[in-house]
Amino acid sequence: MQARTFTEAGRRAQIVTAAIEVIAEAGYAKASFSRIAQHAGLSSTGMISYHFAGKADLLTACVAEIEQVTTAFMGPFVDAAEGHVAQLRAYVESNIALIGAHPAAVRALIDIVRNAAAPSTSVSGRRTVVEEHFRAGQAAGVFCAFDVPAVTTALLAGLDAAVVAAAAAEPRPEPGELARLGRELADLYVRATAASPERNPS
Amino acid sequence: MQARTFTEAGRRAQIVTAAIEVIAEAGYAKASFSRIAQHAGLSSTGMISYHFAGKADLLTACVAEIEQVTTAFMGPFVDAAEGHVAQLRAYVESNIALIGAHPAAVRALIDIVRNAAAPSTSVSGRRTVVEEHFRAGQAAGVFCAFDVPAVTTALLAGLDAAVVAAAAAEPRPEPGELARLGRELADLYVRATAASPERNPS
Amino acid sequence: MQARTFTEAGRRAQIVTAAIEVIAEAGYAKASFSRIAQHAGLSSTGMISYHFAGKADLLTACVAEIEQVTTAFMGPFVDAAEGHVAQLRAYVESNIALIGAHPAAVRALIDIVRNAAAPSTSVSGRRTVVEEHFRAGQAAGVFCAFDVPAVTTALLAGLDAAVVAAAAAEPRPEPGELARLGRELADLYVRATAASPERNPS
Amino acid sequence: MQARTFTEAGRRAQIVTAAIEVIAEAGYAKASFSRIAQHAGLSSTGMISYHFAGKADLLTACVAEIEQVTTAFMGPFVDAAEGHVAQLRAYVESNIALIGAHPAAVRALIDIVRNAAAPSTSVSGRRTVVEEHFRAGQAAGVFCAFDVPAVTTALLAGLDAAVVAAAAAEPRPEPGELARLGRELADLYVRATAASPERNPS
DNA sequence: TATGAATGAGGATTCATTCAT
DNA sequence: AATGAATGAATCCTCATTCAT
Repeated sequence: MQARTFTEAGRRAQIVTAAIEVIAEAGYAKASFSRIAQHAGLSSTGMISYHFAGKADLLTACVAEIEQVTTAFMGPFVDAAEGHVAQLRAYVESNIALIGAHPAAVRALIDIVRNAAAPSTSVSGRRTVVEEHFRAGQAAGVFCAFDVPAVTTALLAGLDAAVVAAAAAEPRPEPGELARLGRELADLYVRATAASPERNPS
Repeated sequence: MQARTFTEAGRRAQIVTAAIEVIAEAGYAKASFSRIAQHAGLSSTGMISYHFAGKADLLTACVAEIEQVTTAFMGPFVDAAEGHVAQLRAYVESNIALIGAHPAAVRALIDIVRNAAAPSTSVSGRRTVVEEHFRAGQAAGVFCAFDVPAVTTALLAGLDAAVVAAAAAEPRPEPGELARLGRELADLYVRATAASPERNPS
Repeated sequence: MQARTFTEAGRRAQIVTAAIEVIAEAGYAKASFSRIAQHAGLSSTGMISYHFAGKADLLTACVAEIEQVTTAFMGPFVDAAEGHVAQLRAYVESNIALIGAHPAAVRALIDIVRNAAAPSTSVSGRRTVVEEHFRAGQAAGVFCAFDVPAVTTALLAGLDAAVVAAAAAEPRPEPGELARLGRELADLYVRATAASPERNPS
Repeated sequence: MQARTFTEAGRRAQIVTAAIEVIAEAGYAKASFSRIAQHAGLSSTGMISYHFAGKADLLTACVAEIEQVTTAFMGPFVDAAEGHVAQLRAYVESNIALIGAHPAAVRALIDIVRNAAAPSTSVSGRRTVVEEHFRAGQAAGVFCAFDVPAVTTALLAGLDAAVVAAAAAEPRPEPGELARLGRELADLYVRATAASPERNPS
């Protein structure tokens, strides 16, 4: 489970990086060991099997890596925001901004989660965090009354889809365009969930 | 592209039906010709290759079939509604209700769209219809000002995700539960898009 | 499980024959699909996978084929013998004679049985037949009192080993030499099991 | 071939022990370097390749080790017996008793001998010893006239098979049961080979 | 003396597609 | 219009062995 030596860790990281890029570019279904090895500059697929117990192991490592990158990027924005509504807005906006920083990671994560058989812990963890955020906000009276699980599903999926669409757009959207898109979606999500006083997000 | 004889059309329909069911049950990645042929009661995969130019052709036919089923089911609900907001609500609610009527079709469509390389015409058609609906509603002053493409992406994807989640739920959700979920999501989407007076959709 | 068409049956038979020969010549461990396909004159291993559900299926078919050949050859000899002791003798002698008729089958069967995970029904069937033969002979007073399971194991394994040794001998033993060997082993087994009056098998 | 230093010898012994246990438990076919290294607590297979010239070399070392254990155990019993018949009996009985003392060694040896390409010297040495014992006994008139090579093959193989069956039996046979089995087989082999006066070994 | 990284051939199997019948 | 046999590339994975450190 844990890398022991420097080279071991390095190789694993190299392979994970290559895998993420391949998944982002060619899609989950086309991300075979051959393609990943080729992308990583490795001469054989045996290399990958040597460092990872199997395809599932590699994908798990990819998800873990992306999760780390994602939380490292988004965390500060969310933490800096004050109030449930502002945090929701920060979550949405920083998720969109993430595209500019780590485009491959964003696309790959969503593709893996979609196709992987067993939903990973980290992914269901994201759901839980958002759901609890909504419940706390409802208790505080800043979110209106809605079915938390259903709305969470719809909002996260919608956000993912917007992220994918933006990440896949050619040419790559400029930072300014991303910022505008982030604000637009944050407005949308705030309108959809906020209690009446928040209606006009000045 | 077009069926020539009755048997030809019959065979194609039989295979398409089997393919939709296999995709719905086993997932896109596992929907091989073998599995589809087996599910259709055919003894060889050659049969499928004989009637379809390739896998892409079969998937296209599946999407077309599902689109037809979907439109036939949802169309009347949307047409019966009066006003842009009510139509949006009807669209969302009937889409959820569709799960009860054609669960396999719903799951299969979303899986195909996700995984297929080129987005089919019918799918981009759905986008266009919704986008124009939003634009018309904005012009009529019943929808607030928002970035139509971005919001369309987020809302359709969120709706798809909610549909998938409901369609995949075990045990199968009861009709009453589906109706409640439909209303919940319709409320959400109306809150997110409607101009101020619509805020309380009582 | 059952071949349906002529060509299907023919191919299966061809592959089974090739597999038996490869196992006999190269041994169980070296009997890969590649080698078998090559020996059968097939261009790819996919051919074999097309006709057999897996390696276990192929091996099962090999065992069945060999069993059929074996019983077809040995059965008449054993049936023609009268009395338990004479039948034991006929069993041993015809088993040795089988080497001359089907050398590959003999070697392959023993190799498969040795290495296969689950002992096939037919093989345990052989044991049962011999054990019951011994018990009946003991009841009739023509075999002396001995531990039937232990002795059956020892005698069958010893016979197999002698068969393998003779089948593997280079140059191939002549028919006359095989007949002599058969008599020798039959004498040995009769001495080991017969009640006193049978001591000198004149 | 020969160990040079203490650590070298220690490592080789450690690996040989692990290999014997793996072969005994998982079978010859599954006894890969990986598995053996894992069983020995080594982190890589390179260790094994470093100490042994190849897989054949390792197997040879295993056979040698087992032979030594076997001879050390059985030798005293055979030597203590007086007369050719009694020695044959001691050989058979102590071979069965060996199962209780070194079960892994017994199972491994037979598996290696079966599967190894070239019969090792030590194994053919066992044959020679037994053959000469039979010839001497025939000359002394205590064994009846039989084809020594053929009978040796059949008897040794039968004994091996009985040993394997007993060693593989679950639950492990008790010492008393092993002793009974040893006597039973010794009786069988004596009946099969002894001259007339020995017929009743009471 | 030891090690872990790397190699590349070979393992069984599944796949979409082609073709003669 | 239909079929089933055949193909061969591609899948993931394991293997014994080599090599630089």
